[in-house]
Amino acid sequence: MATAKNVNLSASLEDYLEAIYNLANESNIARSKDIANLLGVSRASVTGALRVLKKKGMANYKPYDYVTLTESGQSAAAEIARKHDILKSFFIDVLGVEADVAQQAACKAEHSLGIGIISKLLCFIEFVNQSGKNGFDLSADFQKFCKSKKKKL
Amino acid sequence: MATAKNVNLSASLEDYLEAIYNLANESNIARSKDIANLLGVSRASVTGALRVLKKKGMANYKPYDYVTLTESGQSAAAEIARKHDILKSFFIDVLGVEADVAQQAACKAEHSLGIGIISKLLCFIEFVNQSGKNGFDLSADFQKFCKSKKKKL
DNA sequence: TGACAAAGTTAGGCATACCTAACTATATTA
DNA sequence: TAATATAGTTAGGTATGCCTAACTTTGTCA
Repeated sequence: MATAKNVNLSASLEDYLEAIYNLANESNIARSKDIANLLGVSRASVTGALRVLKKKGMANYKPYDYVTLTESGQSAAAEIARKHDILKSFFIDVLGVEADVAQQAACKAEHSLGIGIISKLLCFIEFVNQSGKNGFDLSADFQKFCKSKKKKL
Repeated sequence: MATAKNVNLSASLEDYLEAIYNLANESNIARSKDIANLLGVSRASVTGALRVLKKKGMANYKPYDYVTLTESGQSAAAEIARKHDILKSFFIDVLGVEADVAQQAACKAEHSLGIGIISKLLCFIEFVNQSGKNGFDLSADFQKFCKSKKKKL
C-alpha cells in the first residue's frame, strides 16, 4: 500500500484536496480563484493551503502556476470524493433525504467517518438496490414506515 | 422552542458539553480533572472551555467550584448525546460494526450531522427492528449479503 | 507594446484550541 | 492546625485556519 494513509490531513485540507480534484475533473484545470469560490474562502487562504499541501507532498504547487495533485494527493482526494459519493447516495437513496441536504451533510461527514463504516454503507446501498431486484423495495417500504410514524406523532 | 438552537457551538465545545453531561449523569458531579481525562486534554484547556461555555450561557461556572449545565446547556448536551446514541446504534445494530469502532465514529460524526439526517437514521433503526417482528430480519440478511460480497472479491 | 484588469501572493491580524510550567486554592491527614 | 497532596487557574506559547489590504505577476487588447 503506497497510498495516502500515512499523511494525515485536517478536514480543511481534505476540502482543498477534494476541491482541486473536482475542478481538475470538471475543467481540467484547478485555478486558485475557483478553489476559493468553491470553498467559500479568500484567495489568500487558498495560497496558504496550497503551500501546506505541497509541503505534505500532495500537490505540485509553484507560485503563479496551476496546481496539480501528486500521485498521493490524487489517491487521497479520490478516497475523499468516494466517501462523499457513498454518503450522499446513502442519504438520498436509502434515507430519502433531499439532495441539497444530503450534499451538505456528506461534505461534513466525509471527514469524520473511516473506511470501515463507509464500506459498510456502500454495501448497504447495494443491499437495498438488490432488494429491488428481488421483488422487495426496501427504500419504498422505509418511506412508508417513516410517514406512518410521523402521522402517529 | 426555547432550546439551544440559537447558540452555535464548535465541535470542541460540543465535546466539552457532552462530557459534562455524561459525567454528571454517571457520578452526579463533573470535575475539571475528569473532563480533562475523558477528553484527553489538559486541565488548563478545560478551564478555558468552561469560561467560554459560561459566556455562551451553557454552563454555570465559578472558579474552583463544580460545574453544572444551564437549562440551555442541558438541552444542547442532551441533543448531542442523543445524536451520539442514535449514530452508535445505527452503526452497531444496522451496519454490524464493532462496538468500539462505532463508538469512535459516533463521537466524530455527531458534530457534523443535523437533526434531519439523524431522525431519519432513528426511523431507519426502528424500521429494521420492526422487520424482525414481521418475520424478516433485515440486519441478519444484510450481514449475509455483506459476507457473500466479500467472498466474491 | 503599454495600460489595465484579473489572478495570485505577501504581510499582518484575529479566533480557536491546544499545550507546559508555575502559581493558587482546596482538601486531607498526621 | 500546619504540612502536603490534589485540583484548578493563570500566563505565555504554538499551530491551524481564516480574514483584509496592499502588492506583484500574468494576461488581454487597444
